[in-house]
Amino acid sequence: MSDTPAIRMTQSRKAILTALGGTKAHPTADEVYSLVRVELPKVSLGTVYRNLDLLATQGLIRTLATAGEQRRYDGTLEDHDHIRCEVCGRIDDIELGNTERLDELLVDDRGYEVHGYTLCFVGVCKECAGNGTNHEEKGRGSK
Amino acid sequence: MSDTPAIRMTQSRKAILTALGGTKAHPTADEVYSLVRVELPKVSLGTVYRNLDLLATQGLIRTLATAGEQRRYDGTLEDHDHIRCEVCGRIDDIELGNTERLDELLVDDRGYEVHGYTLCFVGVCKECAGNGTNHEEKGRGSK
DNA sequence: TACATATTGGGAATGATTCCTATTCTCATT
DNA sequence: AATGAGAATAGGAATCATTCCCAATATGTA
Repeated sequence: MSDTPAIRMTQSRKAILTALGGTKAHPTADEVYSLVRVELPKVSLGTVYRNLDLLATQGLIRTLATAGEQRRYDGTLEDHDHIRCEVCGRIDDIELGNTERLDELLVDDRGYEVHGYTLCFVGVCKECAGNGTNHEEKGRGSK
Repeated sequence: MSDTPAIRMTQSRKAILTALGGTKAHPTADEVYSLVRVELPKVSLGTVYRNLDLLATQGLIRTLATAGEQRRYDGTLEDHDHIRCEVCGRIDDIELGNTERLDELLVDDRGYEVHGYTLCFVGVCKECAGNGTNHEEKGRGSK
């Protein structure tokens, strides 16, 4: 139950992996759907959701837990953190100078079995900062 | 346009603040709705949503961006971080030993105007660890 | 090639959240 | 305390993202 059960590499799964691999953005399911439809015009949105879920479970892609409104996916498996624009919702990769383990900062783990952490900076991206008050994302607080 | 416009302190707003202040949990909107209905049986869910949003905008409560499936709210304003159970979705407060500013670790801010960050540990809470494989939350990856 | 079964398309169903509007409540001012 | 103007509310419909269902199809294996 713990080794990878070798999933079938169907056309839609290949196309989804290709789409995610070919972008530096962190697309939502419907953005992936659009990308995949260029190659596979008759793919269904349900299939995209189903496979994004499956591929994430298999560890081939990542689901971003800090997505805000809508779920976003990441084709990059290397450890890295993100920054999210409070205005338009886009997510970019960031680099941290110091790779110390944040896990070790935990004083009281509340009895949890700790698996990892999510670190996401929030701010306003260059485009939105230029546009003044063009609020597309609803005003949900950060931390 | 930048000072606080002094919102009306209506019954529902008072009740929502009281409910959030009286719990150490980080309730979802419908949990707040249940709590508020004890005092105000005829309050509507829409009102609860509207006011949770408003109170967050006013800075009187916090919205948790890392909530996972469903939005959660936090009545505590002091700076602190969270840990989320991957199985049941509950969120607890945690303490970090070292209060250094993570912001300073940012090497490349991708042109963002950085406002802050969200740090949320993920793991399995004591109850769920005891229950074995009782998965209530869908398997969304962490980082 | 043929089979057993995993996967798919398409559309309905669900769940959370937002929107709409006639009615009601707040509060600053009398 | 009464008034009035505008803010807020209840209730339910609408929206949006996501999941579910199932007959038809594609996949990997023998």
